[in-house]
Amino acid sequence: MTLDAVAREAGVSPATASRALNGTTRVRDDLRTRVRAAADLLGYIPNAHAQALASAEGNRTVGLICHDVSDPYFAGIASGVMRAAAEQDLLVMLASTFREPSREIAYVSMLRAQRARAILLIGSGFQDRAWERAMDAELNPYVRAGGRVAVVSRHRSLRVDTVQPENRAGAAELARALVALGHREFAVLTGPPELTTVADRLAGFREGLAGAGIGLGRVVRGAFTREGGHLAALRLLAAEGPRPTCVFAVTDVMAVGALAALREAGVRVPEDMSLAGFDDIPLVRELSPPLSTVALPLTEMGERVIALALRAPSAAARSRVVRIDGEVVLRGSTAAPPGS
Amino acid sequence: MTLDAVAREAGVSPATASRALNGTTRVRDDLRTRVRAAADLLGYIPNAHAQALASAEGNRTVGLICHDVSDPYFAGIASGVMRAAAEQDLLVMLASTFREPSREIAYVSMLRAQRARAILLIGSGFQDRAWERAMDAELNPYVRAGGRVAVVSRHRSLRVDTVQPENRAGAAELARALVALGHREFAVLTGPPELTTVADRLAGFREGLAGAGIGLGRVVRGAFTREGGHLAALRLLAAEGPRPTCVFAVTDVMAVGALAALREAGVRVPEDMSLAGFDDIPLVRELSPPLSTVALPLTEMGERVIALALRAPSAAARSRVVRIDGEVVLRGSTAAPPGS
DNA sequence: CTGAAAGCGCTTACAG
DNA sequence: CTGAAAGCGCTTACAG
Repeated sequence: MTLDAVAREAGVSPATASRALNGTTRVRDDLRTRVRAAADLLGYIPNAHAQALASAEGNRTVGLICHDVSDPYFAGIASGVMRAAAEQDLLVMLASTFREPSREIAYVSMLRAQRARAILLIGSGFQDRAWERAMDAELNPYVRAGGRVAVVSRHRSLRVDTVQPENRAGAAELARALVALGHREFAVLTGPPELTTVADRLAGFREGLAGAGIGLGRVVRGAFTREGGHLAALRLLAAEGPRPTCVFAVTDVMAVGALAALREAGVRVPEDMSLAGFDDIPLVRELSPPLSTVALPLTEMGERVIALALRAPSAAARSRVVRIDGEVVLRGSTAAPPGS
Repeated sequence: MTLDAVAREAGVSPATASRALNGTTRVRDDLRTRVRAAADLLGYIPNAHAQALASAEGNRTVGLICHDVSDPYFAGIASGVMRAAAEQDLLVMLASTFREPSREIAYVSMLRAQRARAILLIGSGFQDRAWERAMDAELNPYVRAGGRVAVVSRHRSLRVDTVQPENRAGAAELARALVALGHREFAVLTGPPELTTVADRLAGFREGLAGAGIGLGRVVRGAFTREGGHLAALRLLAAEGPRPTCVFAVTDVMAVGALAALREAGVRVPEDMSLAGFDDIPLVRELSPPLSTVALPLTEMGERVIALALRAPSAAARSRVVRIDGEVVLRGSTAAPPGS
């Protein structure tokens, strides 16, 4: 079914049929009605590709690139993006990079080919010069050609609109709250240091402790996954020397793994050791004990980032930054240190 | 950057440039090299819309419609789809219907407009004549026009390729395992009865119990969400009469809510009451106690459904069905009934 | 193997 | 308000 067929059926020109269907220009009422009826009758569905090609408007798709949809953190943000997109009749093309930088760049390229109206990059970037250069090389021409880009949790790359969780401040505040609980001996379970999010949270936590004259303690690195947290916690327990009374995992996903590891090792949380995460993904409330964490409004962040991208570019070519405060929420997984 | 510009730069015709870039036809080596170089130089990215319009091949996008990406069940399946799609350089357009039937139909229509190569429908359909008719009206022309459709957990609608979890058999087997544990008094927390998945699991569970001469017990209906399970469990506890010794929630997501409700009410699981779910979403392993359930290979199901859609249509116009067995896995949330 | 030309299905100045 | 025509950026028979 093409527009031409509809036009013929309605006895008008294709131009009129187009205008009647899109409501762009005034069309005589009876013609409009006839065209609509013809379209219905024929089950006409406009070819979005032809529309995108012919019109200046661009098409109604938005690209969303994240590391992994099955990670609750990204799922939460993606959900916010989808909700907002649905309200504006936008279709979302979702790509999972599975944490491969090269795949991320490939996706941006595909999204450019699709002439996506906007590209959303979710999740910490890689602090890697080569990658940054390649990414800029993709994004810059896209933006110059009128594409819109917005990111979550990603600084330095490009000057694009950004939703930036206050990772540093949040981690610092968490540290202070933990110190207030009485802890003095800490350890941190961290992810790949080249991720800016990791660096920020680590720095913030260090900063918060430093305010009380306390050092960071042992830092164990693991993958940015449940398994990574599990393994890191095991390594921590296996280490020589006195055990910390409190462990901070830089993401809830890692904290979940850590909690399991502690349980397996017979370490009671919080009696023997306190544990806290970051993000407040929904599942941490279901754990026993429920996890203390720094809560981020994930769905809202998704809504914000797409809003940012879709809003007219700021007059000044400066990029906008929406800062998102994390809220420390202490739950059952943290308590005063043993013997206090 | 258009193909024409590349062709000019390389000093060949657009036709040759196209062929050189796509490798469809033999092109003299030196020309191919020149075209490639020109494309690189200019940062050429083909316009996917123009390609889709001009070529018979159709475009490289696949539509995936689910109820809610932030639900771990769908996230798991979606993840499998994305992984498989990535391997074939396909882009996935993901839509969340947020459980609104009309939105689902609207999305199919948008996906048709995009001329998506395939449309994947994930999750139980609605047993609603009007909706089914409308859906068929969208899908039929799409399929006739060469579109491919495959679904997960959805029978009756259309004759399309299907990945069908053995809900009924799985629930029945779970019932038997629970009976073997010693339970005689059951209750079920169920979702909207118009969802086929609910009906099947309920029927299977009933069937399994019937084999031991046991009745289904109280059936409490709730929304298909964590909150729905929470509320349903509360309602169950508030009900008159003797309490069941074992509760089956038709999905893990509901079971998670139920577990929280039981905990809040001071009902110990499994000492006072056993609890089991269905699906084996990743988080249930993290709970204390970890949830007994019927495990479904979610990621694999995602891979299967896209494979089904992409495979050449079966010669016989019959639709193919891939049956997925659920595996009963008993974990800490189920035990012998109290006083046994 | 290569190029000129038609065509994919729409939109949108440009006349009228 | 309406229509004829050009054009969006590609692909692909059709000749050569």
